[in-house]
Amino acid sequence: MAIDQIPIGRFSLMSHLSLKALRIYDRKGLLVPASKDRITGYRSYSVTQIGTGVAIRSLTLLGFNLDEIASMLQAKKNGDDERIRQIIAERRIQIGREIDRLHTIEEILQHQESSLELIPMSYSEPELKDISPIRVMSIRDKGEYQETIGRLITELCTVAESADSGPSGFRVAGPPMSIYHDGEYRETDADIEVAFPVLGRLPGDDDRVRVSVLTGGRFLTLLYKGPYMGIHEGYSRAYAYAAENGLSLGIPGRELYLNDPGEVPEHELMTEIQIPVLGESESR
Amino acid sequence: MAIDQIPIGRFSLMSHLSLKALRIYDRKGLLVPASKDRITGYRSYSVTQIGTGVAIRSLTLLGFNLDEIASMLQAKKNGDDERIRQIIAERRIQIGREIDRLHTIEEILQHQESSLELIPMSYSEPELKDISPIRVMSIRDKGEYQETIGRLITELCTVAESADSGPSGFRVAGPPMSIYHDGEYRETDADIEVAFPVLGRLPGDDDRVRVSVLTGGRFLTLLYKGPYMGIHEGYSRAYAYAAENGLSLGIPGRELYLNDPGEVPEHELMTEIQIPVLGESESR
DNA sequence: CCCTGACTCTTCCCCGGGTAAGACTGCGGT
DNA sequence: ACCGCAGTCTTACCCGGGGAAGAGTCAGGG
Repeated sequence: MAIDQIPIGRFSLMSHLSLKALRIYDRKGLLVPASKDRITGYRSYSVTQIGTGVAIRSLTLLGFNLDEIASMLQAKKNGDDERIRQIIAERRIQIGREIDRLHTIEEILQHQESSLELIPMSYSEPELKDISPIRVMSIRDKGEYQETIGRLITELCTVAESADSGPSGFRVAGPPMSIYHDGEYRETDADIEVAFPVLGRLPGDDDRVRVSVLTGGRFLTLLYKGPYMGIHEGYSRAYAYAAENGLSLGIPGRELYLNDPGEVPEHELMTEIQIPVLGESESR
Repeated sequence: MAIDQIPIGRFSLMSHLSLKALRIYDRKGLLVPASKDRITGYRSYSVTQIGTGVAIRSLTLLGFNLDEIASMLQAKKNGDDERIRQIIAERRIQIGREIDRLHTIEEILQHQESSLELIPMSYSEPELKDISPIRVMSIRDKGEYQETIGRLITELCTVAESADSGPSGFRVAGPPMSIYHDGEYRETDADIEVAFPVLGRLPGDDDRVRVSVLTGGRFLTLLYKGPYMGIHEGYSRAYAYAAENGLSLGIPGRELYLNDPGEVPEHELMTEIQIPVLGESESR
């Protein structure tokens, strides 16, 4: 009986998956039709596949990507509940971050009136400073801007706290800072170093944490106040100032986080931007 | 002086826009470099373009798409503040919906334990019913599933309320329902009709609202209880039942919304699914 | 028997970029 | 004058589908 030969359109109605989605799941091996006509290429699904289709539909609605869904289906088949819990936990963290981000955006949009300078912030006049070399403990890694900074700061804090109780005179001596090594701006896979100025000897030996001395010299600095989302405004002001005054700027740029995102609201965050000055041209 | 000839990498650092993004904005005409070397194709930006770059960066971070950003930049140039306010208002509505959706998902994920049947719901046994023709007022439109249903219900309510006070005996006589005319499942551009059962004559003449009689006959019905996101579970159960019992199902399928999403929490929502039965095969 | 309409097939372009590959260019140092 | 590296160019594939186009197929009715 051909009762088990469900064509794609019917299966689409059954599972609430679009034709396009079903063809993609076929190609990716997520949900391969029970049989396929060699000559016409027509797909035929079986009744037992409805369950799989429904599971996939639920999971996509919950925002898992196809790789995660494939892993979960596989784990389910193997009875590996732990793996499933893990993927779900990751998704929950991601959702939490997403909600926070949307709330920040909502707050910003709520306050504005048809101006394109939407993000409420302010910055000081750019200023040239001679900055001395600073001794720091740091971790360098690659990843997404915001997420990587947060992660590395947390990691450094852990190390710093465990070291703080030692008799070695170790002490954190300044606000956290980050250093951007890329020669261009990148949102993902950015080459970022997070550093804490320190005094004394660092006990323990975490091979990710490195103690070094940051190069001093002449920097163009600017104090930015506002949500971190708007930090690019500060950079553009600094670079515009440099262009006006014939300064040529280099890398790596640095940011000092002067207050704690956990303590003050987003729009009160203060960040000092420091960009190394390569030279001053006379022209102008 | 070549001070105004900013190469793409430098401009990327200034505006916090990635190289790829800058090239895309060039191609789409959003931010075209001030000049371009005919021979090498090298892009050169001017200092005055930093402001535009920063505006685009802010707007993308706030989640506007490139078309919206182009409109806003254009409107800004023309001093059309009203247009900007309008686009922002739309974005705020979109953000609100997005936040709601994420909260629903978060709530669902919170409750589960490594099962793939993530969405908490229940459904009655499928049942065959002979349903009489029903006189309804309805609007038919195309669009995204959830959004279209919500919109059409709102629209019908407005018409119904203004008619309710008339002396024509007009009365809404049942829960709202929707009718899916597509022969396959579609998430967007779905062909949806929303209907209210009515008694009496409908005064006024809204050319979008139509009074008609829904075909009666034999239907396979199933009562689904749970968040609307999981409604596909109900459909799959109904179709699976049909396959087991040799029923062949047709279109259009219908849904009756037995309680109000504004009054009860998502997981208490009750929906009756009705799918027309074309025939019963003896085989089995 | 064929016709027609409904269904299905594949391929290609779109979103908003990220990533990689391969080629070319500009500049600084010898 | 040449080398090498850093910067830039284009092309093309990836996500997770939506939409359209053009061609092939199936089944029912005359």
